[in-house]
Amino acid sequence: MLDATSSTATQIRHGATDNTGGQHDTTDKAVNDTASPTTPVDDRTGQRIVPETAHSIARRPENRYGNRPTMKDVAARAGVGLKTVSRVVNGEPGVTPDTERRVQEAIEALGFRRNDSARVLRKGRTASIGLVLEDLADPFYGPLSRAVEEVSRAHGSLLINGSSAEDPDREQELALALCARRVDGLVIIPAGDDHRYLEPEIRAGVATVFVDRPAGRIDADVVLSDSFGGARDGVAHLIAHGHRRIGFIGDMPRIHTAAERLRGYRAAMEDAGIPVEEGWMSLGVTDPERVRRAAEEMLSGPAPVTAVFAGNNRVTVTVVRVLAEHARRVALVGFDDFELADLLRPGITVVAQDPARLGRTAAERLFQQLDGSLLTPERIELPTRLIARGSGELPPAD
Amino acid sequence: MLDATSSTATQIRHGATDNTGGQHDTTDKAVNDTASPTTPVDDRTGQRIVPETAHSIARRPENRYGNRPTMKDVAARAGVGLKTVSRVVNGEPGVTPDTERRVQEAIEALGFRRNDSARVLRKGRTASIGLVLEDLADPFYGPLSRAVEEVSRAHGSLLINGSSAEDPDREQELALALCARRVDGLVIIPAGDDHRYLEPEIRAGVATVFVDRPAGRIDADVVLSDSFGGARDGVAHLIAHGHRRIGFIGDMPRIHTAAERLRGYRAAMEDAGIPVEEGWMSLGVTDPERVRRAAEEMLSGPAPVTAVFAGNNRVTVTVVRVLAEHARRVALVGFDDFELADLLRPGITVVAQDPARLGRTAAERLFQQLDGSLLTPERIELPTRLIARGSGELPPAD
DNA sequence: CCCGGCTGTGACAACGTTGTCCAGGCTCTA
DNA sequence: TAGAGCCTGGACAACGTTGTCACAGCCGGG
Repeated sequence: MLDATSSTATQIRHGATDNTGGQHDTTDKAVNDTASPTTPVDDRTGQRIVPETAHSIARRPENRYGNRPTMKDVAARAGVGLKTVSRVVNGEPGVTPDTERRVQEAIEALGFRRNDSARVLRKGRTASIGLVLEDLADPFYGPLSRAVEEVSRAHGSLLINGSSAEDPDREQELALALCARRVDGLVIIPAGDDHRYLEPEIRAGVATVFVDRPAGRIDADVVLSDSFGGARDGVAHLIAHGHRRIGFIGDMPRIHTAAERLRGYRAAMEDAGIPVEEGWMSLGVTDPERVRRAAEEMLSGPAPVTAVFAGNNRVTVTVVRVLAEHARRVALVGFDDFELADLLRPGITVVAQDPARLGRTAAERLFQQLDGSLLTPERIELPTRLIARGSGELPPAD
Repeated sequence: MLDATSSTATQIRHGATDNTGGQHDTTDKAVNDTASPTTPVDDRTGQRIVPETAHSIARRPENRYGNRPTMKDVAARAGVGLKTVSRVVNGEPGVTPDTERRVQEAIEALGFRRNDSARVLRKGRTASIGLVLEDLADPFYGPLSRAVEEVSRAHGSLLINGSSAEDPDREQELALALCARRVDGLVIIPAGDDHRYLEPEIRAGVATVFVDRPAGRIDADVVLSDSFGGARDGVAHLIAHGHRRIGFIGDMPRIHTAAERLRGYRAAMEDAGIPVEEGWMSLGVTDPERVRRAAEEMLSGPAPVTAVFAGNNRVTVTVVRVLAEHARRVALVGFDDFELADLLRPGITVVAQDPARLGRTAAERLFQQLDGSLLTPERIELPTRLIARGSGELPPAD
């Protein structure tokens, strides 16, 4: 089976130009080549005698990448003008049905496809937007990017995306590469905290929306979840169930969302009049191993915490693992929902964001910018939702 | 609870400063316009830049369609030739340090960024590849697309991607749109089963690799998981633990992977000499509700199944939910691993694919095609791995 | 009969970049 | 000091498309 498919490969790849289309192509090219009388052609006339330049070799059909028919080729084959082909391809009015048919046939026969690079160059707009996120594989960003893609698609745009891996330099590199591609707009989940590098781009008309975390040192549209309020509610939920010694495990406070969630934790504790002890908080841990150590630490000692608030889904999952091995029952509320949270025993109580809505809102805002219907940058905060599933309702076990 | 936050998004207007709007916008432009065509340099430098946000500048009508400095502008400002700027921008040799410095300063001052559309048009290669997948939000495709992105990045390419939503027409539309953008290559997770529409593109030099499912009716590189073998092993695992009445719930058999897994199921049963009853198989169900009904059906009746083999991760998750509500303990093996499968009680035994490796392999093969180092299309099958976690080792409960 | 407008078509110039090739100015050697 | 050769810089033509404009033919109304 494998051999059979392999053997036909070369025929399909390279063989097809020999008999049918090949003659036509070369004839057309020859006509085209000699048909520019305006230039004072010394090298042109000598072309047959002079040894090949790199250029002429590069122009040989078999060596040229993208040796594709152009509108000129289609026009020649259909016996019409270049612009008429353009009109047909773009569905512009003012072409006789008969002419249109001839052009369509030529397009079909040559396998022509419009070169959008050239089109972009001419028209200015690329009908594509860029998405810079942290990690394509993070389940939180899946729905978010899909939402962006859907809105994008609805506006006839393609989506180019890349991951910054939480590295500010890489974020910048990516964003600027996208700008060089002349994307119409950018949706960015920031890794860094200084985005002044985007100022020339924004000034040049690149629509820009930041999601999940705010932009740094520039004025721009931002779409966020209410991290502060969500965390405060989640911690208050634990307090309402009788907990007083509550731990907090979160990401580096230089990340805005992490800082906000920490602030929410502190606010809830303060509202309840509970002084926070230093050992209850673990900041800046991300990798599972360190989260594990941090959790075990605050669960041991003379006055261990009876509940944990986890700052994001990765932390939550690790804490769930630690608690599963733990004798005493410890309450848990996590920020971010995750699949199967309801299937665990107990189900995991979470403060849920709506990543799809984040993405949708950001993308819609982007296209509003492009419409010109948006005048002032705004900061939009989407609400979070507390989903009680059991783990957050466990009473304190002293 | 949470009514206040959950009803609407909180919108906070961010400090967008001046309202000195549009009047002198147009005046500035008028000056600029009349002076620029012949000698564009000095008035640019002399122009006073009033403190304004990047946004208010971008909103000016003449900037709306992205008017940006070009190499020509940079050249004029630096007092050098066009090509010299090009050399500096591309790091080509043959420019005096002093000249280079002048050019760099001009670039900085004007906020110039090379227009890659024009570059692409000229050079032929776009340094971007397209990824057509089924659903960006599906956790299975997260690691896959990240792997593709990483390889792509290592080769200096950007990744453009879109979701086909399992719709062949949309797949085709997307793939061809990407070709019109002149991506250098395509990684496709096929939704349809006829890809002859890609023949002109492949012939024109677009590298193409299919992942997860084979290409239809064309000869192309394919990277797959060993669905047949994996399913056979998984079902054999259940048989080895004493099961004979084993159910199978999978996707539509028109999807290649689904058909292969069904075939694996049948093979394992046949190897064990167990005749398969019609009611044990449920094909073509995807949405949770129908999976649920199918599962409940085969778990009821006079001779219910004692074990279920689930054809993909979405099915597995739904079956887990059904079994959780079920009195009798039913064994389960699922195709595809998923996060937290180990945390459930019992842990879910799965036949794991390696989506990241699928993506990486496909992307590497793509760039090999682009190097010219690949001549013949191949079909690569990656092995699966059975991970026993408990649910697949439950004995039959009759 | 002419005139003005309308319709279908095509020639041509941009869009911003890079490859090619040539022109000066320089250094180095005889 | 002149010729050869190198280094730097710039003019120009592509790349494939679309916007502008002009032109030819045709119509109906005066």
